[in-house]
Amino acid sequence: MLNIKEIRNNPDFFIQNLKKRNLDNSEKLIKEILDLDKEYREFLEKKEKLLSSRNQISKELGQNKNDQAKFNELSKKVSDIKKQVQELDDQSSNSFEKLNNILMSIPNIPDENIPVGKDETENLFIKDYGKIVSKKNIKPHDEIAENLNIIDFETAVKISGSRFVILKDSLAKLERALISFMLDVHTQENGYKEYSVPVIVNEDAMYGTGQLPKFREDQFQLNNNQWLIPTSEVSLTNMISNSIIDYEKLPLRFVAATQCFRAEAGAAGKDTKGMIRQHQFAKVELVSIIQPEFRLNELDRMVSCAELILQKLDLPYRIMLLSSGDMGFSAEKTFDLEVWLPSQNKYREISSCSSCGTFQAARMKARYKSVDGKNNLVATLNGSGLAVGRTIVALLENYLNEDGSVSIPSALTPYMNGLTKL
RNA sequence: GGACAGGUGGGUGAGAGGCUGAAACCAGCUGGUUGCUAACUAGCCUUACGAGUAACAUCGUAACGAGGGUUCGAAUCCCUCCCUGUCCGCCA
Repeated sequence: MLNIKEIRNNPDFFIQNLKKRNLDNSEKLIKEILDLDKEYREFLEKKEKLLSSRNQISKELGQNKNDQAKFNELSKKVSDIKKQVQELDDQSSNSFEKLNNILMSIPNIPDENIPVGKDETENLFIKDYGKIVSKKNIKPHDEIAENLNIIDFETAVKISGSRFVILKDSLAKLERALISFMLDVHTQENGYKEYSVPVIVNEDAMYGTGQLPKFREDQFQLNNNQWLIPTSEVSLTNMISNSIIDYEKLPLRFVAATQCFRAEAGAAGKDTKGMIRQHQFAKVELVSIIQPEFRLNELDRMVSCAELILQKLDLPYRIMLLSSGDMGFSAEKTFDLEVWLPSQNKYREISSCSSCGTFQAARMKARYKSVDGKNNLVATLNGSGLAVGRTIVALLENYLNEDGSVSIPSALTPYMNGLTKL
């Protein structure tokens, strides 16, 4: 959530920066915010003054219990105040609610050093890694796995619906191996602490990381007010909501592997074949909580932690710095890691690492105690390390042998019970 | 799921309509004294928002699990919900 005080002090900054995020009506939006804010504070101030006098009179009343005439007079006074307070209270909370709804629906301000652009075509190439070898037999991953009889889309459709998949035998094992492998690398080499977290969260958590209120239709909602997480970023980051962390405890680095759930509304016709875009998929997620001044270094660090997985798996990839128009709602700066998919002859996103600055922390009231004893908002970062489903896709296609089998990269063999091929 | 008991500051824990933003103790912080690795002592020690300030200070309002209600006045009384504990049932 953007800081209302900062908007008050420098509205133009926000107008210009929101334009970078394709919010063309930002002047109107900021004006509306400032008006509501002013209105709210006026109501609030009036109300509090009245409450103050009410409190004082109430005190006097207690001292004048025995003086009937005075008691009645003062009682009447307070009753009058009460009515006015009621009205002002309605007005102020009405303004506040409107203000808050708008603020909660506005995306984060992009970092000043990222490319300004409309969409993904203006993302900036940072680097690539690994050789793309031209191969004779190139097949899409779903065909490869079907030929090996280790994947079953039809049965998944029967029991669940479209965009679900069943992995079988060695491929199911591969998923499990990948999860263990990634968790081991992040906990043993990258300094993250492993968690096993709920995949069902309450509405506050979904607001905290920014899935709500704007992206309701992308989520799976359970009855009550509970939601299936679209990423374990939600569970991990919200662990620190409404808390004040000691300075010396920072940074916190969390990693978790969970199933993730996405409604994929609005993705009709996109990646309908195969397991690139599913309603449910496994993902290993990295989250860092850190003092804001160190957040961009931490982002670079996080990217290299994700890269390490790809390097150990020896998969060709490239890194893109997202343009302002292509970033997620909560992000101020995002690097995408894209893995090479031979069948599509292009790179596809396999990890997205973002700094959210204090944007999420403001929503979830996550603070740290600074050296001089002040409570400041923390910065939050998250990144995939990696999306397991898409890693499977990449392995199937990049490790396909001429006989139709698929080799297992050596980094994974310790996790595959001696199996070296699918 | 049922019955009972609870939910108060960093922790323990009092308070049972106005004297309580909250006793006492512990921890922590700042100083004083003695000296030696501890004792004594004075003070400070929740948060959010608003006003105010160059920044402090200061002032106001609110918060005792959450949300409503009763009352001139609620941590305290009433209702709903959430959570924790214990016992029972069910269950991986």
